[in-house]
Formats: sequence, structure tokens, C-alpha cells
Amino acid sequence: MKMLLFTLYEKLLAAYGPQGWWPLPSRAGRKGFDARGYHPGDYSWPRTVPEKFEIIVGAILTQNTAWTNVEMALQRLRAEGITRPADLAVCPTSRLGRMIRSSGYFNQKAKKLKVAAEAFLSPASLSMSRAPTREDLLGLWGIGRETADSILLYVFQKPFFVVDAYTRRLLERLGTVGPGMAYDDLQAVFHAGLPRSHELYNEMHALIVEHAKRHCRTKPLCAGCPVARFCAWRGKNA
DNA sequence: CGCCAGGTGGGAT
DNA sequence: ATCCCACATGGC
Repeated sequence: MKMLLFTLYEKLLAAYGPQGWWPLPSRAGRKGFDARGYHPGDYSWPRTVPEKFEIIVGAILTQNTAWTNVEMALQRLRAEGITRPADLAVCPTSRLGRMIRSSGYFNQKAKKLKVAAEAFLSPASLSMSRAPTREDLLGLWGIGRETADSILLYVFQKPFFVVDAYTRRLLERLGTVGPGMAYDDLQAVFHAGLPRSHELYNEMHALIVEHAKRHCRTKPLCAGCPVARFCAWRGKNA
């Protein structure tokens, strides 16, 4: 049985509730934020340059990496007063690498952060106050499709659906798409199947991540899965 | 111990 | 265009 994407959204939202992405650990515990910086049901963040930049940094640091490892790195950066593009741009790459060590691939990511910081700092290049194009972002070394879309969606509230490894795994198992579909084609499935709303894309992506962690893992835990009745995988292997 | 985690760029085929 | 690999830490 083929499942509409909006039905998937409704089932996941009913099961897990609003997720409060993108998390801002720097705001943890403040009004409107939980202990880890999530803000469920409030899509009005980020507002300030440090908040926006924290998302850009987080989006780069979380590439193929667990968020808990990123949280440690963000905390370290904050403790050292690195919260704006200008702070990062003047920080030596070697020192930066030490600060973000916990996020893995730290030499590569230190370089990626510098590239992004300099791009958003240069008057001739990108601005934190107006959305760049997707092509602008993809032109930066270290920013690929998922990171570009994360920035467009979660920093600039532009309706670009973020496709990650979880999204692919879930849709392939559900039987919604075939294996090995290209990123942009998979994104097009969401753009065609859902209203073009940044709040909806925000929540949907976050819900998929939560669902993939709880049930649709590498080794699936189908017991109690809220979308099992729609799933082509259910029953296989086990 | 091995596997996995909110990818990306570069080089070979 | 597509496949393959390096990049690296921390949690379970």
C-alpha cells in the first residue's frame, strides 16, 4: 500500500510530537527552549547572527556524525567566544581543529568552517541577513546538497526539503522510492508531495530523524512502529 | 571489540 | 555519470 507523504507526516507527528528543530544548544534552558536547545512548536528561530551562525556551524559539524559529538564541539566554541563568522575567520585552523575535535573529521571540518565563515563575512559574498541561493552555497568547498538545504531551511526559512541518510532509508523501506535515487530526485519527491512550506519541511525532516532513531534504524525495530501498516519492509528479514 | 552516526570532495573507471 | 575511498570521534 502506497503512503502519501502527508499521511506519513501526520502519523509521525502524532507519534512523536513537534521536534523543535534546529536545536540551538547555546539557548538551552532559556525561555522557549528545552535543556538541549530544542524549541518545539516555535518555528521563528533563529533571529540573531550568532544563532544563525550556530546552525551553519552545526550543519557542517554534523556531517556523517552523531549530534552529541557536535554538541560538545559547539560548547567548546562558545566557551572560547567563537560565535560569529568574524570570530571564526580569524581563528587559526589548527586551534579550530582542536576545539571541534569531538565532531570527527576535524581537519576537514575546520577547513570547511573557515570557508563558510569567510564567505559570510566578505561583503562581496554571502550575507547573514538575506538568503543565499542554493548554488551560492553549493559553490563553497565543504557544503554539499544536504548542508546547503539545511542552511536554506533552518537558517533562512526557505522551503528546501533536507534529504539525509535517514530519509533515504525510510522511503526505500516504505517502498515509496526505489533504491539509489539521486539526492535532487529524492528531494523532488518531497517538493511534489507536500505543500511548499518551511514549517512543514522543518518538522517533517526532524520527525524522520526521530523516527529513524527510534524505529527505522540500520537494524529495524518494527515493534510499535507508527507506520508499520504502510511499510513494504515489515515482515521481511526480521 | 565492531558498528554506527542528521556527508563531502576527489580521483579512477 | 557512477563507483570507491579518505576523512575521525564518541557512544553503545
